[in-house]
Amino acid sequence: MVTITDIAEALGVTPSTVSRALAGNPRVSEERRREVQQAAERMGYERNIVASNLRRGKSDVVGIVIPRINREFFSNVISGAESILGRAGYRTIICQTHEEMETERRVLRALSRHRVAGVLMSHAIGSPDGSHIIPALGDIPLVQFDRVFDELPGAKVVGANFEGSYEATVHLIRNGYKRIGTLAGVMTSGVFKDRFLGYRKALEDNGLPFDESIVFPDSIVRETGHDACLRAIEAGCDALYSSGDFSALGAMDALRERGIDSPGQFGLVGTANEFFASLMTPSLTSLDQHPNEMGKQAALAFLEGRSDTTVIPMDLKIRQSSNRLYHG
Amino acid sequence: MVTITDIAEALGVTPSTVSRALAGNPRVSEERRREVQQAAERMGYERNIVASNLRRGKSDVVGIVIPRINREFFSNVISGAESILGRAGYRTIICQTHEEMETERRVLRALSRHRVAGVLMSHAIGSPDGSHIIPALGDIPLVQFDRVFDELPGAKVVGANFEGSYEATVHLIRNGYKRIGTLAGVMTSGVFKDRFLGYRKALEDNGLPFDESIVFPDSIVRETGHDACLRAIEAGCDALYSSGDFSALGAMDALRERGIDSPGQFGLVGTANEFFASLMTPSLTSLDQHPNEMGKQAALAFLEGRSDTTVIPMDLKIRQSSNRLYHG
DNA sequence: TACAAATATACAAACGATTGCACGATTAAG
DNA sequence: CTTAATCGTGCAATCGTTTGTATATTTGTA
Repeated sequence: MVTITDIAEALGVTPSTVSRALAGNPRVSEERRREVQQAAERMGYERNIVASNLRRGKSDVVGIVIPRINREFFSNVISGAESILGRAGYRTIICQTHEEMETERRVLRALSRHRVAGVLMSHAIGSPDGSHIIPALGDIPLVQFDRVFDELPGAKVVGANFEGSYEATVHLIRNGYKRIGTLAGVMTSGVFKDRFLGYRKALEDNGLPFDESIVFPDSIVRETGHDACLRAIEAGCDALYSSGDFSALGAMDALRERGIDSPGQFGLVGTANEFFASLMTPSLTSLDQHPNEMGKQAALAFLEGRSDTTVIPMDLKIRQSSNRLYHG
Repeated sequence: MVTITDIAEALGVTPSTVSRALAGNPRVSEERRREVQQAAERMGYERNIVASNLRRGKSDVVGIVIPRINREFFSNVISGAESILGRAGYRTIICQTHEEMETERRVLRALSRHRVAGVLMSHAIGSPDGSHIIPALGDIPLVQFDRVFDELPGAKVVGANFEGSYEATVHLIRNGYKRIGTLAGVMTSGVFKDRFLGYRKALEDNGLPFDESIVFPDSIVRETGHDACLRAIEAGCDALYSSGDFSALGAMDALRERGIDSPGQFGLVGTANEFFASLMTPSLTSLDQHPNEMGKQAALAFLEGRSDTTVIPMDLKIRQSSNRLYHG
């Protein structure tokens, strides 16, 4: 590959002049700048960013660490973040943790070795706390989004989980459901905890008893959602607020198996508003988290060097699975 | 950040010794190696991969260039590729082109400046040919997958598009559909051309007339699929083979609008087997492209420095939307 | 005891770009 | 005509690692 030294030799000048010419430094004459730029073009020169970054002690890549990429939510966060970062001249390197803490630690160390300019991350379910993160990252700026550890320093971008699940639960209550359970996540994670707390508060505020036996923790994939829903049915539930869409999908599988009509006999609200939610029959009411906006905010928090917490409101997309009032 | 020089000073040795010790070079004594490793651990040292790569003239990152990330197909290709590349010590930097040639050229040049070890790519619809690719990439190894330009050198990994669409069309014929149209893509792309050719061949081989007026090119998103389907209905079609799932989804929207029953009155087969295909009502028959496998093969082709073409068979997932025989 | 071989480490030059400082040439000011 | 300011360029160090070669120490052998 062509280097500035090659160009310098071809023109009989020194690499420093070439470097300055290409950087548009006013200390090199207009005439020479043109000469250098033409030669660079002609010889097919592309600046070696790796060398440039090393010398300048900078980096133009930011790491994005997520559980997995083939989730509507995460891939849209990435898109949002990328659109902002790309405009600011940054590249993104994307790492999946597959929900495992060990993998998370590994990719964080890899990013640290790459001396990335920053890391945007949503932690794995398998990480009970954030104690492994700072040791792995060193002093690289960290922005957490969606799933955040409150105890860690740095910027955070979160959905209004409490308010969202509160609204979702109130919506179920308004639709006349009386015994509403919840498919919860792991309580070590703030996101899932808040979604649970919003659900509970909504029950309390509306005079419905809170019953621990119809809280099903650790139910956020299709299978566990299915199994938990069966148990919810046994326990006499007539509705579920689910902390995820995949578990809501599993719940719908269970309802279909048992021949239970939704929304008629059973109400269901999911979270994330995955693309498939609108396509199911009945279509699934779900809380939209504005992933694109979340990605943008995370990117901005990094670019601006902030370390505050941004809250993104959630949007209840009312569809058939919960809408008994208009469905009959 | 801690450097080998810091460690060297702390121990009163030279950076070269530290470097060798950490690399497990036999020229440094066992005793010293342990000493260095402990110091590195204690001081929180992480090797600067950027500097290391520069010096060694290598890179441990490969670029993946795709139209967009929030497609089941592409995110699964990424997962597959990443699993192979990660095991081989590579990181991946992912770039979206949003189907635009200009963006494609831009990201390729960025990857070239980063001196990535290789690029796995599926080109944008907006790229009429591959003439911009080599100039942007220089001599960086290129592996094309799914959407490939035959005229470019280097390895290619493609789905068995011709055979797949042939099988899909035959399946529709077997189910008694008589006037089968197709939602096609842009014909400048081999993928879409092959899908079209397989469709046509299946008609010819089974004594059905080929009718150009029910070929709807450039219909691969939901809206265009919807519009094309309306025109197909006008033209008296009773089935469509769609080159994509999103356009098939749009077609299903159109059928629902018009109150046309599928599969009873209208057969529909999509391509890509997106997650939502199995969740719709009626569920959508679709050609699975084994994206994960395609990603793995692309990664392997890169790792092994191949430049041949690998064909991944496609799998017809028969569901309700086309299955009149068993549906009634 | 002397010399060769082996061992462990240091020295210094790279990789490709950037940048503070110095230098010669030109121009301006006194 | 001298002195200073300005301009364009070159020199050389640097970013953090790696690695070929040199050097000092130890060990073994005759």
